[in-house]
Amino acid sequence: MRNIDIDSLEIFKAVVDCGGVTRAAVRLNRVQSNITTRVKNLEERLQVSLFHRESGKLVLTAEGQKLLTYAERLLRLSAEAEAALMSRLPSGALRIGTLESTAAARLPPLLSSYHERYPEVRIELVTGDTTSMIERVRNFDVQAAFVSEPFRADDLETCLAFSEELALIAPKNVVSITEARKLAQRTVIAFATGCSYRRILENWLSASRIMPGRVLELASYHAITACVAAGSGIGIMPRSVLKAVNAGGQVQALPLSPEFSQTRTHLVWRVGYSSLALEALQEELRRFDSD
Amino acid sequence: MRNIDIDSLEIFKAVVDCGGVTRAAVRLNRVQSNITTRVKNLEERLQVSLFHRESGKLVLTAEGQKLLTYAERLLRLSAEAEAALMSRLPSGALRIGTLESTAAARLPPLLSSYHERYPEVRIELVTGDTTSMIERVRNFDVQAAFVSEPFRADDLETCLAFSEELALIAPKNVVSITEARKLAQRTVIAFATGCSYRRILENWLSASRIMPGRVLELASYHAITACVAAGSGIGIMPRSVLKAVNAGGQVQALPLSPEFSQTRTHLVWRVGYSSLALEALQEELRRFDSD
DNA sequence: GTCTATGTTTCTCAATTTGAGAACTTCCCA
DNA sequence: TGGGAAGTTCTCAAATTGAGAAACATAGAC
Repeated sequence: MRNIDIDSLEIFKAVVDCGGVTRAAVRLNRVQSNITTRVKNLEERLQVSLFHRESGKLVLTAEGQKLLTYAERLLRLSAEAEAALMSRLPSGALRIGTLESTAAARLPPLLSSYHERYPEVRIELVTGDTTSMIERVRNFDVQAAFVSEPFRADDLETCLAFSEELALIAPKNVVSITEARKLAQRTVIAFATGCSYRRILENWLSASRIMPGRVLELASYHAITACVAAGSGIGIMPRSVLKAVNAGGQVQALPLSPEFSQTRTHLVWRVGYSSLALEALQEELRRFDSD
Repeated sequence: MRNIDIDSLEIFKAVVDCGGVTRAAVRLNRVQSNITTRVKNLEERLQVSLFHRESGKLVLTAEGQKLLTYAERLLRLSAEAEAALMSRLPSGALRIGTLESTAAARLPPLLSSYHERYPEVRIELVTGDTTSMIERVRNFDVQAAFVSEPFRADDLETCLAFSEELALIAPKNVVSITEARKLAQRTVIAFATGCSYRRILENWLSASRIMPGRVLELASYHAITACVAAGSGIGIMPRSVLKAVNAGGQVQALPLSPEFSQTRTHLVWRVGYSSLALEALQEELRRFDSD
């Protein structure tokens, strides 16, 4: 026993509270001798006397008083720790990865409702693309992540979170897909390489036999809309994001054929890795789904 | 072990910090097997898994993360408790009894200097008369008390704190002791019966063969001066208090013969009952004495 | 005074917990 | 395919803990 042990403190406190070894023993379901001994050991351990022993009475010393306040704090804290860990209610930190798009368009209402239900959970968001998120899940850097099809994650568990409809984003003055194709030959504006949407955009381009002149990599949907609005090129994004970033007035959305436009966002996590907070998040997703 | 024990938490934290059982063992001067076992026991105890065990690596689970923050707080707190108790520096609460007069005239500079030197000590003052203070010391209600001669306290340790010169307090218009004696036949204004100064005053009255008409018992020196100033009777108080309550303009002090006027204030405490904070107070008294 | 009720402390012994060391297992990497 | 690094399991000895009996102390009651 290198550190003070909490049991000793509990015994000590019981003696103080009950004003005696015997009653403390009753309260703690221990034997008197045990109480006496533990208190003496504690005194020896700390090299102070905690009680004045006079005429069969135990009265706290100044040192004892000092220890008592610590003992109470430690007991409270340890009880709290134990309760937090053993309780079947979510608490602690929930660190999840997410795509920019999901964070922008989908998470606000979800997380707000989640927070209301489980205020004990502190949520941390990490944004990034699908590929890097899957890596982070594997590395235990995040407990789960929202990622978008297509992705490979045979070793992870997944559940469907949201269905998205992707649209081409083009400057206002572009009126047809044909015209958009032409623009794409000049510049494509997209997230970094790991982004699923960008991969879809590239698939569409290649199906249309277009080789983009250059790719402008940006890090936020606001930046992308701004560049597209400025006529720099075309981009791709879910309609839900387009709505969320309020970009309808600046750019226009051109429909893609369903084979390209339909994509789904999943929540993924390590097999067997589940925490109460995470389970609650899945539950919350189902709740939103059924609405 | 009914409560979580801090050693287990220390081991747990070391494993997290060092990222492995082996290094944790080195850090704590324990054997690896011990670390492994304690962590497993802890997990069993709390009925959660704290680490993901995969390919010889230990990675914190969400529950583990939750425990970690508690573990850190508990370790800090217990270390602080131990340090506070074992340190040779005064800290905690120092509860001392004092006479009104001492509190008014002597303690302010003493305690202010004490506080500056030992900011960790929280001082609590209880005021009352000599008799009740001695009782409180005996009952461990206060750790020590300032009391005034004469008092009986064979079972207590004492040290001289202050020397006081008592003076009769009379209304401004009373010019001689004789006149004061006359006034005393009407009314004597004093603290409650336990007060040493009152006893001295009574001794003086009885030596002067005066039987006071009535005794007006008040609880503060300000009240006493006010009554005396109003001509209600005479009182007694140390000159130091007279100065401290700034009563010079309202009443006048008449000298008593030395056998009555000289009295001393002592600090008393239970034999063998000494705390660092109390020792420091005695030290502080000596320091003031030699100034 | 002596007795009794109520406490605390001491002592001994058995049960439990802890720690060391060696053997065993895994996985990674050259 | 054979080390090396890391974690786990096993066994045994040592330390700690808890129960119970007995000794010891004190304050009232008679």
